[in-house]
Amino acid sequence: MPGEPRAIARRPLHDELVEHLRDLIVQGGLEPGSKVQEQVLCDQFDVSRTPLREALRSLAAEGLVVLTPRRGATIAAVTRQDIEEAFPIVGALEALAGELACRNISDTEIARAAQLQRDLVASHDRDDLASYSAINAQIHALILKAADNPTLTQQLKSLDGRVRRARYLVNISGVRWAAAVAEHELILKALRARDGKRLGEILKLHIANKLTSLSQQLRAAEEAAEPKKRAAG
Amino acid sequence: MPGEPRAIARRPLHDELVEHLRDLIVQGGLEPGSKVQEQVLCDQFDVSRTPLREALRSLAAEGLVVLTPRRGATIAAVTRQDIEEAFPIVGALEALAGELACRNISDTEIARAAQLQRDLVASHDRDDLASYSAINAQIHALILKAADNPTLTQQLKSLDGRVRRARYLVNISGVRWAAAVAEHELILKALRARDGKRLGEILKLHIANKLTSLSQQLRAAEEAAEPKKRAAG
DNA sequence: CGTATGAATTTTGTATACAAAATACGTGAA
DNA sequence: TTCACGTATTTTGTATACAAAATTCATACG
Repeated sequence: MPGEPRAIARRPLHDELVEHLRDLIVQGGLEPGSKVQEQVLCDQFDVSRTPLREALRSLAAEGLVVLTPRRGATIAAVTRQDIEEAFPIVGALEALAGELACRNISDTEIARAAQLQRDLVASHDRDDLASYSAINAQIHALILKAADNPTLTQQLKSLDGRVRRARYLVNISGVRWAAAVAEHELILKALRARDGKRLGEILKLHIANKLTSLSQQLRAAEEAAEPKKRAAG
Repeated sequence: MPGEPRAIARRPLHDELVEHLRDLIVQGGLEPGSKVQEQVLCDQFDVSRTPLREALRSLAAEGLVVLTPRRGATIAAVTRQDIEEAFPIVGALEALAGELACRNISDTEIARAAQLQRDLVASHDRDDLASYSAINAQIHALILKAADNPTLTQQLKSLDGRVRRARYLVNISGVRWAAAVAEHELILKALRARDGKRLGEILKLHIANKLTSLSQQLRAAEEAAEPKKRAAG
């Protein structure tokens, strides 16, 4: 009896669809706020409506799609308000992850975090944003893994899409980037000290700062795009 | 043009199914860990597999059902581990709700909270657990509403089912109940002072304490049920 | 007696078909 | 023109049908 013989069989269509569609939505391939007709997506992916509808239900649970009865699906908008709602939640959950991580994390994992921190600084120094983002994600993943709470992991994953969408709207500013690197030094320090409370606070602040920067840029972009109710008369 | 003319039309079957099944699962009508055959539920609710499968997908997103490809659906188990994972998350989110609520809450809402607190004490005094639970839920709902963050509300709602399932496993202990009432006094006090940080801390502790009590009872129940690996030789 | 093999059955995954609701469109009246 | 109304078309909701995988069961072999 081979306990877990999975990962061999091909995955169902609806699961593949979830991933494809998620990527599409996160990367802006589907216009936020736009209505999506089931048949259109069916033609595009060459599947029938049954698995597609199941996929849409999953994405709706993640908040990437909004399902209105008898009126179909729309791609969730990425308004400043949405982002300002989501980030504090992510902050609270990452803070919790930090607290829990300090209880369990091994010396090996801390060493790994230190290495990632060095890589992070290097990426910043050579202005390599793609590499920076990847390493940044790895550090947060490492903390989340050390927290050893699958429910928390799942919860953060379901928010991840919404957060990542925000990234595709504006690019990180130079000052914010530098500040983020500095904050990551504090994160590593708290992790080394296994100071859960402190790590939690820093992570919460780290994400709050990220939001502040993002929010400013979004507000600026909004006003640049539509100064309609301003000095028009 | 009536802006929002909805709520008149009958809801789709899959939505109704989600609610029915959620209630069933939360209240233990479906054995945790048991396999559920689609056809069985279809016969029971007299619907076809299409809407049922969509409902199962929604419930899977809430963590009440586990979907394994090509192997069907099982009712999520309610292990002590699951509960110990979920409660800290709820604690972190309720703490955030408390912080946010203090920024916005009106005098009227605080007065309402004070009234609910009086009702809560009264329920406890006359040993009316059902009433107590209802009022307790109202207080937390009031805070959540004052937090004015729909995304947070949605997130907590999706965790609510898992938390409520735990309630059906064991009954609150007398000492814990008294302590909970006392903690609620502190919650009201922080709310009155609009001290977000403090309210957040209290709520987090409040839920952590709830978990401690629950966890103890569950551990006791486990050992009573199966003392298999203990003094057997 | 236990184990392995393979057919029969069950169960899931997907496609298609049909009904009902929503939307789009066109016509006519004020 | 603009609004109202009725019809045609599109789109969603649900049921059913069929294919593929998993499970069950019987049988043969060691």
